[in-house]
Amino acid sequence: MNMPELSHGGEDDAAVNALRSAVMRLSRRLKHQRVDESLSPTEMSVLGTLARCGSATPGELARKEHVQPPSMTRIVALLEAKGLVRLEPHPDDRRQKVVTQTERAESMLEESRRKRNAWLAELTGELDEEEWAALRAAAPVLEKLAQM
Amino acid sequence: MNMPELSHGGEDDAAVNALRSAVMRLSRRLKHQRVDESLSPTEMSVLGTLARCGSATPGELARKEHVQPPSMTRIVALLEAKGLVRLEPHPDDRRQKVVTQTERAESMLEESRRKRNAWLAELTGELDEEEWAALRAAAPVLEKLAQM
DNA sequence: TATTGTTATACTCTATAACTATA
DNA sequence: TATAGTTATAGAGTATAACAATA
Repeated sequence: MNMPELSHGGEDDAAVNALRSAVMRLSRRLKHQRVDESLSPTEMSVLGTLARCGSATPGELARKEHVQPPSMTRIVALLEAKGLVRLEPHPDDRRQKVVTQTERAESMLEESRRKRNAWLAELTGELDEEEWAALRAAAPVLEKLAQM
Repeated sequence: MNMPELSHGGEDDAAVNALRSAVMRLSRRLKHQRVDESLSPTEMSVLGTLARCGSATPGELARKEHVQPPSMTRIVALLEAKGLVRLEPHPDDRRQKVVTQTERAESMLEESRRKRNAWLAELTGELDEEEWAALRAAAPVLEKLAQM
């Protein structure tokens, strides 16, 4: 029996608060762990989206990143200039274009992921076994939350 | 086999990776839950720091927020114009100033905290008991990580 | 001389409005 | 007409360089 849809109980407010503040502060620290200083957060995010989706049109990317179309035009142009994406004509609609990531982008993303994970692993290495187990158990739940 | 004090094991890399990506995505969503659209993330952060530390000089704030001194000059001026901080002369050093938050800032921060918590509580309310227990157990560990 | 904070100025990222080409 | 993308332009936020006042 799990309560309507809202909160779990009164004393859980503290847990929610702790969770929120920890997530915000951790994310700030993670954000500074950039691989390539010349890549903005949105550029990184676009590459991540392309890595998941394979390819997309500028319009789709703008909607996914919650950015206006003209901003995406600029971002895609910068990524193309850096050799990280390729632009091709859309097969069915000559107004659209198709953006695809290059191999260079793939290896760069992989290095980025490695660096950030290494930093986080260094931190988690200083936790005791019980704390680490709690984190491991929570990771999938956090992922679920993030995509809800 | 290397591992001095570092990571826990090979398969834990996946957990670290999941943790990192979940934290980043959750934080992006939390960031959009702003109380006052007229307050930038850094302004919010400065108010948060003042709430914790009581008061600070512009230089201290710049170092804590990882922002250059001229940027903090501007931020503090904006906060003062909005009636959220007060500037006073430093008692011992006439070069420095002391920045303190006003009561208006306190109540605004409280409202902000409430809003974000409500949003997060709505999400966590859809978790089952086991998932929620995992999160509750991990919250203090995440806090510890964030301040390491 | 070194340090704290400020002013002047430029750069980056994003937005809105107006335009072009295609559907 | 409606839609995809672009160009032109403006605004917010931060940085660097040069400067003022105080230590």
